[in-house]
Amino acid sequence: MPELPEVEAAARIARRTAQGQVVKRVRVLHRAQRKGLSDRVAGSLSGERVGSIIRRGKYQALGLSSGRWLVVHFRMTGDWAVRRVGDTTPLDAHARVVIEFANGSALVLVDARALATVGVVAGAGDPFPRLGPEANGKDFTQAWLHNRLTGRRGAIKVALLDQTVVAGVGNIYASEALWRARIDPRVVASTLTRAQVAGVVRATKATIARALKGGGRYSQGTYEGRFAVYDREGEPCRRCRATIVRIVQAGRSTYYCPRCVTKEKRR
DNA sequence: CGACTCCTGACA
DNA sequence: TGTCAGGAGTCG
Repeated sequence: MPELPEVEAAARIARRTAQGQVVKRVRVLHRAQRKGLSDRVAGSLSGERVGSIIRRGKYQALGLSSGRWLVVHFRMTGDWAVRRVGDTTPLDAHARVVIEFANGSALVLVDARALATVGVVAGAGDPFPRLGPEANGKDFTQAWLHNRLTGRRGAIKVALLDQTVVAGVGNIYASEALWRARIDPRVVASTLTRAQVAGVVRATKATIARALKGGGRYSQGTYEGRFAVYDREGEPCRRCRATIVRIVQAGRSTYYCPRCVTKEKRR
């Protein structure tokens, strides 16, 4: 469940389960996760006490008493599940990593596609790659975004997916935010007016805030009518009833309302 | 910049 | 059987 609101919801589960707990054992069940978490590294986690658990963009990091970080990224289909160590019911078929704690609880990385990444990094370094400001944070401003879009020849939609531009926006909320801002996703990023850039920032924050409020669980189609445009090709725009269009940008689906963005151009 | 890759499951 | 999927690192 990958975008900022969903990862935040997952981080809360991780905090509730793991914070303050001592790791008894970490089991890596899929070879894909062994790239970042070899058996040797996984073994070194035994005895670590989990301190703070932070989220940055779509990353989570569990602070360890040795000073290291256990960094997790869900990618497409990762999520946390919680269970008891002694539980004899079968483990989820997609369980990839099991973190067992001394108190008998366990945090399970469940990930159908096994694309999630798990790794341990030294405490000295930044646990995260170069991420831009949080999509719902005060540092994500019109000035910042305008600066980062300067000279960008690609489309605004693709720019929003660049985590060094803004952290936490994924393919769904990128389309949703641009619909809210009435910006054509195909527009070259550097050509947006200052007002349009401000609108994108506002719309992104509103979109993320709304999802956070809903508990960040879009896979279950929580909020009324799911999304405004995402996965609604051929259906009527909730604002103007025009037909939602799907295009492909940088290999990813983009959805938008052609009429809403035309109105914006005429302003 | 785009193309390709890592994996598996769902669906046409 | 083939195509597509909510992500991002790497490569040309």
